[in-house]
Amino acid sequence: MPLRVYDTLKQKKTDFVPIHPGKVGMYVCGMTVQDKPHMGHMLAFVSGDMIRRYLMYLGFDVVYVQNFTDIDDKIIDRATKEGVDYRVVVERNIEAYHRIAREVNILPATHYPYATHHIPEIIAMVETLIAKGHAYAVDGDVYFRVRTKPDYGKLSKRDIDDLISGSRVEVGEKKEDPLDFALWKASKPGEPAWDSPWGKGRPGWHIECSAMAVKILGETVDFHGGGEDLIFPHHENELAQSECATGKEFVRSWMHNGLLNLRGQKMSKSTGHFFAMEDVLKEFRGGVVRFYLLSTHFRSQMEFSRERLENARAALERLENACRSMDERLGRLGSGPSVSTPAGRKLVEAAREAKTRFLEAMDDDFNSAGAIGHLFDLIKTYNVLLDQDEASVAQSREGLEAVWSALTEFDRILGLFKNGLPRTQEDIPADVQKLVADRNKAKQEKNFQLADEIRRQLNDQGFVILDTHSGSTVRRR
RNA sequence: GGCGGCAUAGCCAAGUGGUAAGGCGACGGUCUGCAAAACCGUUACUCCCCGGUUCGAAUCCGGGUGCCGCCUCCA
Repeated sequence: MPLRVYDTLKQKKTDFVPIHPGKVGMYVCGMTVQDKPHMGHMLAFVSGDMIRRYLMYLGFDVVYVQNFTDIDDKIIDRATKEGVDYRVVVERNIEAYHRIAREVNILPATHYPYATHHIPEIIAMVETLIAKGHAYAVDGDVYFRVRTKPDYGKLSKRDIDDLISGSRVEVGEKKEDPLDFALWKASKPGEPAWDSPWGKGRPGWHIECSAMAVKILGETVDFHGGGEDLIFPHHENELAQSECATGKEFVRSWMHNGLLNLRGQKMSKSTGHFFAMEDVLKEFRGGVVRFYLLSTHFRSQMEFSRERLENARAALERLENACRSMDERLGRLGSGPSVSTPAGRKLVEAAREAKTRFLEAMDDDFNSAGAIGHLFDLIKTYNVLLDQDEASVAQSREGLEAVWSALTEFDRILGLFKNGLPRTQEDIPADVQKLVADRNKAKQEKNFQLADEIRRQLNDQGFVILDTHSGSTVRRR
């Protein structure tokens, strides 16, 4: 089955055909780094990462670009307020982004272009647009002449004449038409500025993405993604500029994720209505956050709440427990010959089936939520077989390995675990192991008071006791 | 007002024509010195409402109702 991808512009799913066979160019709009990353950003970046991982899984050579817009009015405002250079604000937030991205296991992008590092490319594109009559300079500003792009509005499905009533002209702007938007803005004294043919200034908001995408990925890119709130005006303008500058189709498939709501309202930096990622991560591991974000289709709008993260944590633990259970049994089997057992054969079949369904779901517009459902089908089959005939499962290395390897593949795509599937062999400190041994002894001697005391002690150190037939083991909480 | 989207069990959530995945929770059970954990089982005769198309619809069409997003800060 071919990979089907929904495109915001065409408003339908189509079979994915790469521009260059075997290769995919993907551009995801990153942050304007005026503030710290929040959960809403993570929805966009984790979705993009999952998509990228799947494309890689399918064997594509993926060039993944995620920009940092490191100059704009809000950044300047923030720096002024703090009395620091704008770069201080920028670097702090970029560093925070990378720290959090590692925590939620987002693969590093192939390129992280910064707007301020591409001023020559931006100026060149603006000059091209002026030369072609799509843009004009006025008193150090340069504006894009929207009326010269007949299909302007095609991405956001807006009618150019309806937009006029809603458009604004800021004081001091000298646009020919209220719809026109800035490609280059003259700077005021004291503001960060770059030399240009139009005098000192800085790039307008949308142009950096056009210039950097074209430079790194070429005039037409396979995928361009970001939050739904970027469709208008950001992506609409990006599209207009790029296509006018190059004369080529800019993007094959636009992919927009639904927005993350908090108490029914969109999370947003400007309103302060958001959960900062660093706070969320104090309470929930990156894997939990990731599981939560991937358990709904990325185009759907999602609601954020502690309860939902707790739900995700419980679900993820179910998966982790099954992994540990398999790992333990595989460990006991050692490297002896595999015995073919009824349960083992069922596991092999179940793993094959789960893999087929998992990939089908992923092929259908990267439906990670559906795929996760099929993953849990496999977990359930494993647990049921274990419950029905433990010996038959435990003797079948073939069956255990089939399931293990299917889960490993799934996680290459989902990226839930930074260090591979959870295993039983954890590094338990010697003093903790000693306490476990002491407690086992106490239990044997029916000294339950001491046993309970040790359990409390271990709990305080962050370990939970797992009592089984074959003695007690311990695990990090 | 214009445009886009959504409505599936207590909660979350897949499913776009063939008779309701999965997760959480709850309840019952297994195990256990107790507990925790873990595991098993049960948990939507039905998919917001009303019509229509069809042998057959959660899925398609028409009309309602409700909710959300965008309409130049935003992932």
